[in-house]
Amino acid sequence: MADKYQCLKLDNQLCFPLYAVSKEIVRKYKPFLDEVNLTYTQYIVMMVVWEDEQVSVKEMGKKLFLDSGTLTPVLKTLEKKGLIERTRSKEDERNLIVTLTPSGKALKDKAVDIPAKMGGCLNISPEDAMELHNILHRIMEIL
Amino acid sequence: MADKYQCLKLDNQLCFPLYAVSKEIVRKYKPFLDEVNLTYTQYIVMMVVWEDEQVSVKEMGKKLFLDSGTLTPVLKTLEKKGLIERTRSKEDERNLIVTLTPSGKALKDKAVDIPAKMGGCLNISPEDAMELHNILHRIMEIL
DNA sequence: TCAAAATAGATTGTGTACAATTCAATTATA
DNA sequence: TATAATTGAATTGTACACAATCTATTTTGA
Repeated sequence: MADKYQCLKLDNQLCFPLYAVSKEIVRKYKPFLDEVNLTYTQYIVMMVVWEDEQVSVKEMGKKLFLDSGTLTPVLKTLEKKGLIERTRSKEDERNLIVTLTPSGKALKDKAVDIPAKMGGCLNISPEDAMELHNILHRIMEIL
Repeated sequence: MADKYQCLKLDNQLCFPLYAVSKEIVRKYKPFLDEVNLTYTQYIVMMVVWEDEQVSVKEMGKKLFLDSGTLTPVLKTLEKKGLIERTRSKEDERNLIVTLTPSGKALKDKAVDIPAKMGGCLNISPEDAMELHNILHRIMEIL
């Protein structure tokens, strides 16, 4: 008879490899992110601002799946670094609008190499990358 | 001509969906983990002890990809909860050995339902699950 | 129209993660 | 064999993550 605790083994979990791989990849990013003086969280926040130029904290939270408890301190740090500006919306004072400073815009050109460098590091086949991407999107739909 | 910043878009990243899905799944675990009064990190630590009964912090770190800076406080918490015991090895005082208490062993029977409950929540096809599992393992090899 | 509900961020408290350093125990080597 | 190098945990400091609460603003509905 099969071990009834089989399901509690790390190897048989789906969540654990996801958790582990995610952390390890973020760790792999570190040397490249160090060059632009950003943490991974700061990096993905900057990616949103690089794409949109004008984002509220609310919108950013939706895109990154992060709440204000996480974003507020990160945004304050990025503001201190001079990469973004935080201003209240004129139309609705409840909304805080994040915009890019010239310095923040300039950083985009330095950051543009990072994805390629990471790709070189990861070295997985394009088929696997595509397949993984699709599966993750499918899971995200469900969640 | 293609946008040279294309690669900096969140949607085109492989790491970000991994990071997001990983976090969201851990969040999905929460209600089930609350029932056994464990956080996700405490849960995977317990999974190692449930499997091995006798583990050093070093071995546990290798299995979970966590260092002593993370494990020490988690193990102390689990000890306070009465689920594990921490004792120095007689042969080599540098090694801290983690063992299961009766209470910790009893918890295993309550935890045995969690993976199935999570599976019901996730609702991805067995093919996707298998494929994801394989790809993640392949990536972990590379890292 | 004005008090109640809703909304957007900020704050607080707890629990990871991880780099870097420290410390004690063990092993290796000059 | 005494000292240097190594090893395994613990500690320290920084930075998330997130639940819960709080606050200020806007919107609603009696």
